[in-house]
Amino acid sequence: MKRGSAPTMKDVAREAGVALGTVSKVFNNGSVGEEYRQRVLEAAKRLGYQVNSYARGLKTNRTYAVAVVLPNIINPFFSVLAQNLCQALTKRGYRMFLSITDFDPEAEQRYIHMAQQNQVDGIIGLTYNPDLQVADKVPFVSFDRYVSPDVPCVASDNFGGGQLAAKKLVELGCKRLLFLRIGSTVAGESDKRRDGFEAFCRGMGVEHDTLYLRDSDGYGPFRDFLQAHIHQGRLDYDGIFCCTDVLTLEIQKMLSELEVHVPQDVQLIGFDGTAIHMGREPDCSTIVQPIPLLAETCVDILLKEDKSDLPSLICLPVSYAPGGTTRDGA
Amino acid sequence: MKRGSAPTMKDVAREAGVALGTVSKVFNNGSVGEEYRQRVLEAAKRLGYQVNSYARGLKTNRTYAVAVVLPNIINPFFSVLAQNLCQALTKRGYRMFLSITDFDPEAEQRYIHMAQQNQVDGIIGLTYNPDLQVADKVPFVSFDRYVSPDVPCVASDNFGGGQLAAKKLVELGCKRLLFLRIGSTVAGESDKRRDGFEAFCRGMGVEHDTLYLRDSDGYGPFRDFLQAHIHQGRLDYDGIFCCTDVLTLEIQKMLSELEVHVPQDVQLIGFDGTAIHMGREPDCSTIVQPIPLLAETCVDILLKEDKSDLPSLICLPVSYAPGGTTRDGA
DNA sequence: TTGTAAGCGTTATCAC
DNA sequence: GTGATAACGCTTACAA
Repeated sequence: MKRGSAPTMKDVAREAGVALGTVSKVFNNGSVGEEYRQRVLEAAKRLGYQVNSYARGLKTNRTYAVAVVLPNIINPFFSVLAQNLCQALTKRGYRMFLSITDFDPEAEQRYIHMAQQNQVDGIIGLTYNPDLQVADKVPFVSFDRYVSPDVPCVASDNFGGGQLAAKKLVELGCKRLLFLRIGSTVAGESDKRRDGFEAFCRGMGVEHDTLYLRDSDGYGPFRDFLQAHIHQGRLDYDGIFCCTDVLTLEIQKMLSELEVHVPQDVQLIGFDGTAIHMGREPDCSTIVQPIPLLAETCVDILLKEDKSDLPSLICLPVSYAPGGTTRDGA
Repeated sequence: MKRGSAPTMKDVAREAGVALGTVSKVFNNGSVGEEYRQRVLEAAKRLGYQVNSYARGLKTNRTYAVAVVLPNIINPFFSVLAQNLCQALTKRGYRMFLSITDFDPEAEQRYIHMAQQNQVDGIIGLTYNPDLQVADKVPFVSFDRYVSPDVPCVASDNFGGGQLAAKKLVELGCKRLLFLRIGSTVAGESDKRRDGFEAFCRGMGVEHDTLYLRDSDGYGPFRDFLQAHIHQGRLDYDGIFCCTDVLTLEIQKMLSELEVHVPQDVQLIGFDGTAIHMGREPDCSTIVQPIPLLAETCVDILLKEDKSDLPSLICLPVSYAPGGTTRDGA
C-alpha cells in the first residue's frame, strides 16, 4: 500500500493472504468460503478499506447516481419534491446529484449534458427548455412537462384537480367563479388546471372568468382586475381558484387590503398543498399534489429495467384539503 | 466502437486517424497541433463523444464532486443554504451530491461513509452526531457545529447576533427582555445566541429571563410560560428575542391569541432572515445570517489546496433587519 | 509535437 | 471455491 493514498483491494488481498479476485467476491456477495470471507473482512477493517466506486463504475457501467435537475429548491413545492426524490433514491441505494437551473433553458441543457458525461444512471428533470436535447443513452424522466414521445412524463392529475376545485367551490355555494393563474410561458401539464376548471364550469353551466398572466407580468394586473370588479364594496365573484397556494396567499392579502373578506365574501382554493407534506396545517384550502407518490413514481419509472412499455404520461391523483379560505371548517 | 455503448477515446482516435494520447491531450488542453486538434474535435462531434469522468477520476483521483449532508431541505434555512452551496459549487466546476439525514446521527455517519467511498473531493456537513467519525483522507467542513480540532467549522457570528438583538431591543425602548429558544440537545454554535444576548443584558444591567427548550418539548411550554407572565392583560416582558424566525412567527401567533399586541405591547426579534435570501420581505424583525457568504466560505475552505493553516472556526458577520415585529418602521 | 505503453482499482472469465 | 489475468476508459510519462 502506497503511503498516503487509500488502500485498495490489492492491499487487502495481500494483508489477508488471499487472491485479489477473492476479495472482490467478498464485496460483491459472491460465493466465498466462510474462513476466507472472515480473513478478508478483518483485513479490510484493519486497513480501513472502502470499495472505490469509480473503479467499480468504470467496470460495471452502473454508478448508482441519478441527476435531479430543478429550477430551484427555494420554492417550497420544489424543495419538498427534491427532498422526496432524494429519499426515494436513497431507499433504492442511489445517490442524488442535484442541479439548480434557475429556470435558465441553457443551464438546463448544460446540466443534462454534464449529467450524461458523469455517467449517471438516469436523470429526473423539471425543465422549461422547449427544445431540450436528451441523449437516449441515459434514461430520462420529465416532471410536469412533455419533452418528446419517448420521454415519460410524471405529473399530478392537473385536469382532474381543476375540475375538483370548481366542483368544491360550487358545492360550497359559489355562483360565479374566477380562475387566476400566473406562470411560465412554456406549456406544461399544469396548464390543464385551467382546462379542467373550465370544463367543469361549462358542463355545469356555471358562470366563470379567467385571468391568465405570465411571470413577467407580476401580480399588479391581479390587483387591478380585482379592484375593477368590486362594485359597492362587493366582489363580482364568490369563488376563486388560484393556480398555486403561493398565489392564493397573495390574492388573499390583496383582498384583505380591498376589504373583501375571505371566506365570508369570497372563497379561495389553491393548488399544491405543499404545507401538508411539510407537516404543517395547509396555508389555504387547496388541491393537494401527492408529492411523495410523485417522487416515488419518478424514481420507479427511471430505474425500471424494462424500458419497452413505458407510458408517456403518468397522472397521479390529487385530493382536496380545506384550509381556512373556504367555508368548510378545517 | 462497440454498438450500443458510448464511444470512447479510442473510437475518436480511430475516427480522426490519430493516436489515443493525442485525443486525450485535446480534451485536457494539452499542446496539440491545430490541424490535429480540429480533426479530433470533429471526429468527437460526429461520434457524440463525451469524456467518461469515472475513468478520468480513477486516474486522477479528482472527481469534482462534493457531498453536502443536511438534516433536510424543507426548513427554509436549510433549503436556502443548500441552494447557495449548490450554486457556489457549480461556479467552481463542482457537482453537489446531496444527502438528507432527517437529524438521524446514524444516517449522518452512514452518509459520510458513503461519500468517502464515492471518492468525493470533499464533504460539507451540518450534523448532530456528537461523535461523528470522519476520515482525514477527505476534506470536511462542518457548518455550525464543532466536530474535532482539525475540522474547520463555518458559522454566523451567533454571539454577536445575540448581542445585536438585545442591543436593538433596548434601543427600541424595551426594559425587560426575554430569550426564547427551542432546538437540539446537541451543542452547536447557535447556542451562542443566548450567550451573546445574556452578555449584553448583564453588561448593560438590563433585566432579562430565558426559556430554553428542547425539540421534544414542543411549543406547549412557551404558551404556558407566556400565559403565566400576563398580569392584568399585560405581558411582563416588552422585548423578546427568539432563536429563529420560525419560532418568532409561532410566538407571535400565541401572543395574538393571548391578546398581546405586537409590536405595540411587546417587540419581537428573530434569527435567520431566510426570507430575505428568498427575495421576500422578512417575516419578522430579525438578525440576518449571511447565507450566500456562508455557502461561499464553506466551499472556499473545502476546496482550498493548502490545508496547512486552516482556522478551526470561521464566524461570519450578521446584520439586523426590521420586519414589522418591532417599532422601527419597515 | 506525436505516438506508445503502463497503470489507476475494479470486475469477470477462466483454468485450476 | 480459489486465483491468475484481461479488460473498463482514461491520463501521463517517456520514447520517437
